[in-house]
Amino acid sequence: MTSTSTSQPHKLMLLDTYGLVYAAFFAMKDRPLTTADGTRIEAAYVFTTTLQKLIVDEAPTHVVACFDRGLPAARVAMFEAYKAQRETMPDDLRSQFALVRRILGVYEIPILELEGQEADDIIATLAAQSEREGSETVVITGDNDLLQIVDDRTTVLVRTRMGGVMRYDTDAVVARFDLAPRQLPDYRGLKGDPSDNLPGIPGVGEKTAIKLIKAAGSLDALLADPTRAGSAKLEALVREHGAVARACRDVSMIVRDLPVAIPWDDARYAVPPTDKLYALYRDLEFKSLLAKLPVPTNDALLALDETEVVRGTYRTFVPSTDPPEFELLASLLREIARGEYAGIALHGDEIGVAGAIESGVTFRAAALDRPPVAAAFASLLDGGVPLVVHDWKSLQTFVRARGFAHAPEAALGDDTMIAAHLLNPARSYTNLDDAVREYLGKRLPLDAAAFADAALRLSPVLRDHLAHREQLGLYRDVELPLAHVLAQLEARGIAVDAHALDALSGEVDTAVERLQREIHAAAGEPFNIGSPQQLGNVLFEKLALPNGGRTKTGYATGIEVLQPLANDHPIVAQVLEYREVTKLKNTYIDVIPSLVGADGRLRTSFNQTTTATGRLSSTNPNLQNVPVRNELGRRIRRAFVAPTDARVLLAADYSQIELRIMAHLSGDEAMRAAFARGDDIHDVTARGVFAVAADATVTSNQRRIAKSVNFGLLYGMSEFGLAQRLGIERGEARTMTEAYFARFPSVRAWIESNLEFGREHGYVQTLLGRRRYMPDLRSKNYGLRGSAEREATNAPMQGGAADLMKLAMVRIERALAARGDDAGMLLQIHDELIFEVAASQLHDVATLVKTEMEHAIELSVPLEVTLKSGRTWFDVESFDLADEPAIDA
DNA sequence: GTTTTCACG
DNA sequence: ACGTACGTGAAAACG
Repeated sequence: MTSTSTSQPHKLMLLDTYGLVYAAFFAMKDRPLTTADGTRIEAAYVFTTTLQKLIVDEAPTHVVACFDRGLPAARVAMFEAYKAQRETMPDDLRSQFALVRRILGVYEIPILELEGQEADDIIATLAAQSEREGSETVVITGDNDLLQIVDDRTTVLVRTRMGGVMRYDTDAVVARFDLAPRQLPDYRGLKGDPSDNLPGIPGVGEKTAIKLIKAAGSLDALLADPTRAGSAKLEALVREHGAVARACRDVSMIVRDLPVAIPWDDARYAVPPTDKLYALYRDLEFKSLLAKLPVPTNDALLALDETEVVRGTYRTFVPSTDPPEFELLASLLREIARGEYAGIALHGDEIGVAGAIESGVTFRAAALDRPPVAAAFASLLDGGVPLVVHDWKSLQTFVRARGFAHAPEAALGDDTMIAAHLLNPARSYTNLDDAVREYLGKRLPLDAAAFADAALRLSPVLRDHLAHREQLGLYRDVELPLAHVLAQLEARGIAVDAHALDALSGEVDTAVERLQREIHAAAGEPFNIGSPQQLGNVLFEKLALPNGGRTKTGYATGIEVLQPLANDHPIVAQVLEYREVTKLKNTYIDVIPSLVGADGRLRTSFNQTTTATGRLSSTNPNLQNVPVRNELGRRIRRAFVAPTDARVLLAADYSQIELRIMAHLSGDEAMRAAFARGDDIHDVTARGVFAVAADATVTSNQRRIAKSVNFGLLYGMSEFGLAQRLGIERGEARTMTEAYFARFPSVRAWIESNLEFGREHGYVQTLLGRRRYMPDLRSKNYGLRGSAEREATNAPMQGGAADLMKLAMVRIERALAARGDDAGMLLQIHDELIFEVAASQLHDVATLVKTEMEHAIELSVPLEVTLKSGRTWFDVESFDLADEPAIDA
């Protein structure tokens, strides 16, 4: 088999394995590492971390590890002394090559070696092939010998002393040596290389070698005419030692035509399975790498046998027109519906149902068109038997699409996707396969009945883990019922006035065209305003405006760069307006109408297993980021409506929920007192930070800064970050932070104790025991650790707010259902809920909503919810329950 | 597919 | 001497 298709260019990474391991070994000479039984591992460890980093940084599609194997006879024939001085490899290093081979095995990186050949020549041969096939190559090596193969498609990375790498493309080689890559063998021939026992010309070092090659053009030209050396002394040296230099050059020439080909198929890189990495790191005692893996959750993981699969006796019903077949399927489903529990899974157009471990049936969804099967399936869903599924919402969406009623909440036994995510919020577990692999240590066959069976097996295992972590309550009372609530929200959708958006689109078109004309005129040429690259060139080169730094690919043109320039040139304000208008048009105005269903309602997906903190997210479309902060944005909200005159939208917002949680968690007396009095918290903060007298007024600027300080606290910000954001001196930020903590001393103590908890336990947690694992709190890397500290500070507050809101949602949905109110929850936007309510019931429903939200969890500070209502999402206006008497319908 | 930008809390 | 505010999702450009 030769290459797979070359239509998509590959990026091939070639490892000079010996070079890398050698370099790792000698870099760690002072700090050998051993496992408990004394095995030396430091070179293998450094090799692994280097490999990981390079794979992440370079993102190769294919990786091949090349090894040296003996000395090439051809090279020794050219120059007898070649590498003759090399000492034999120390045993402590030799033993680590076995480990390196095992590591490469886990990464499934193929090894290439040829008897009597060096890795350099194999690498050069493969790079040449890759280039002929139109692919890009990056070579990782420990020394400069390979730089001669650098060209347009081949880059060489040389490992530096302190673990970094030096990247050599053609320009970098020229910058470093003032020579083209192809001239480097000549250079090495003249200069020599003690590490390979190559003498070169005595007295000729780096500078002279370069000078000689530049003067003569090449070593051959120099030898043909030694007078080109420029001085009598050099000329004599060249005459005397020229032959040696030529021999040194010849052995330095890397061969590019060995009988070897790129094993494209074997070399395709895929992230190794976590379980294999886990076993590897455990055996080699790579503790810091172990800590970075997803949290090991099951002993089964430690003993994972790759061949083990979820097995069972599964029946499959093939499509049939035979009525007795359907009767048989129906009777099986009815039998399972009478059991203690049942697993249900969807797989393509198949449904799997399992009633007991290691048994189940798979049938085509089309069979649901048969009345006996439909009736039996409906009885399975009616709540008589608890169902175990992986993703309850997707089952509900499916049954709704097939014309069945949603299963009742009583039918929801377990959702393994949600349980798995709660145990490890770093992962989404969208596929059942991920959870089965991680928590059962088995592989999952592609069969719907096996899926249902696997979910059944998974559920007690996950519950067991949850119980050990004291998270069963959070799962059973919040997350699981919330899945049911979200299914209802998604089914309801929100009414949208698509015509209003269509009209707005036409209006915006006119504005976009005008702005485009103006911007092109100001630039003096037409260009794509939407291309940050082209825009950067126009603003910062053609118009020579002061630039705001560079990104990887060009000038930064973000709003934080452009806004300060708005007064320097009229084009800047026009670009900002163009950006604002096209963003809203492309993201909302033109997209939303196409997503509205036949019933005039728009349905989003609320994702419960996406975020690291416990928040929900919304996709297809994202209704949690519908604009509000500018005029055009608010006009978009006008298209989200109550569908009839008899109905209104109700919005209920938590006020300062995260700061209240901080007040509660820290127990800070001053902060709690401020909330207890019902004070404006930013005003109180401003008084603390700026020492404003009790009878004096806080200025709007002081309040703005105080607001930033409060946000900064929620985000774990540093003084530097605050200064940066506010555009003030660091010292000034320090003074303000100190004043803040002097006023609210327990806040600082809480931040520190929360971090201490995180460092000790490896996770931080919320009010309801939701965890976020944070191994990097103990990282020695400043940046990683700092980042982890900010996340760890924020997580209890952001996640705690999510806890509160989720609990409130579950209670509100139940209460509304129990009372039979004509009201439905439509959207959740983190600290805000949107309902559609019969106008006649607004007061009652608003009362219920406010009460449930404010008392979801009793904190040591009061919670405050503000209410708004109106005919559209734009028009919602605050109201007070006291002013809004109940209207009898 | 990744990068940049920007919408929201 | 380091590099700095938390959490998301979507669109467009670009390689």
